[in-house]
Amino acid sequence: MVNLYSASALKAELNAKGWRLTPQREIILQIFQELPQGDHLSAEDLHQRLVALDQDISLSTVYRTLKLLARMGILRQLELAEGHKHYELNQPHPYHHHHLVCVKCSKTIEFKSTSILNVGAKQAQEYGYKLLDCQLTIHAICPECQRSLIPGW
Amino acid sequence: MVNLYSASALKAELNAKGWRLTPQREIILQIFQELPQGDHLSAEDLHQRLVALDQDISLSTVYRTLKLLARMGILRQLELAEGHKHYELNQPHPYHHHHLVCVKCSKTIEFKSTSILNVGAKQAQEYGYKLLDCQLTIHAICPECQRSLIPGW
DNA sequence: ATGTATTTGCAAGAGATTGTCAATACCCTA
DNA sequence: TAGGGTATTGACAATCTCTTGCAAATACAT
Repeated sequence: MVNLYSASALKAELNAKGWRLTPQREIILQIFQELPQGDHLSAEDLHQRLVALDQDISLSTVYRTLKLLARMGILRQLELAEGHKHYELNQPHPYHHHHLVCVKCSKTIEFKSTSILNVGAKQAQEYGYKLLDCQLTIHAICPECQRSLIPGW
Repeated sequence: MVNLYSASALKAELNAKGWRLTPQREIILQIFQELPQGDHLSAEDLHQRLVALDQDISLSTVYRTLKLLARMGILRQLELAEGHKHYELNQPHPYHHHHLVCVKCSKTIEFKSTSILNVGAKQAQEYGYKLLDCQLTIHAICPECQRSLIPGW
């Protein structure tokens, strides 16, 4: 796993905006950096990992940190399943990827596309927006769920 | 506004799955069809419009109907602002579009791209998924918000 | 017209996320 | 490198969106 942000790089980015580097923020970023390619965590997932590591970080701080890092463009916020968000490192090409999600069972497949990245960058630039993340999300029904006929569906 | 789904077409689609056409569902679909291009509603927005029209439809039914229509591929579920989803008609090419969203103020710009639609269709097909919707969401910071220095940001 | 399964409305509930506030701890400056 | 101003944390309450259980109402196939 590539270490995109060292603690000092994170500190520099935070301080530039009048914010501070705390042990909590450092640990949370580190956890995401050690995550296997394509893995993503919900706030609850992350909190449980922290507990397992004997890191006593409150759930509030977890939520606050996730939001902060996402707004900084360091994490990306994913809407893969119903009910809660997932987060993963926002990596540049060629690690940048998109998601194909089954709306029934939430099974997710990742795929890459440089053309999409280009479209996103171009659009943002055209309107003077500062790009943070661009993600194509495909909502679909997976082969298994197409076969199953669950009532209520 | 093009009337993509007549009441009878909606009824046919519902009945094919053992579901029923109710006045509530018909009115809700109609509201989306009469919405100006690019407009989208949250559950709460929709409910207030119904109240304004003297249509006494409960908020529960609004939520249930939105979910149903989205799962049928008639509506698309958008994640544009924090905290709640928005819905709009899921229209085909050339009305199909994507969103550039400011993560600070939620200001949203729409744009079209046929190449993205192609990427989405291709990916879904490759894995045998039945495509419902594909949307590129670009998270960025708009020019105004780049200038303003709101504390906490 | 009738039977039955679906749907609705209401109220209660679930679960994710945020707000409050005192205590703590970064980080800048002297 | 000590001190002070201010961002941040943790605990917990509150909020907010969305879901669900249940009884009554109602599509729709026959």
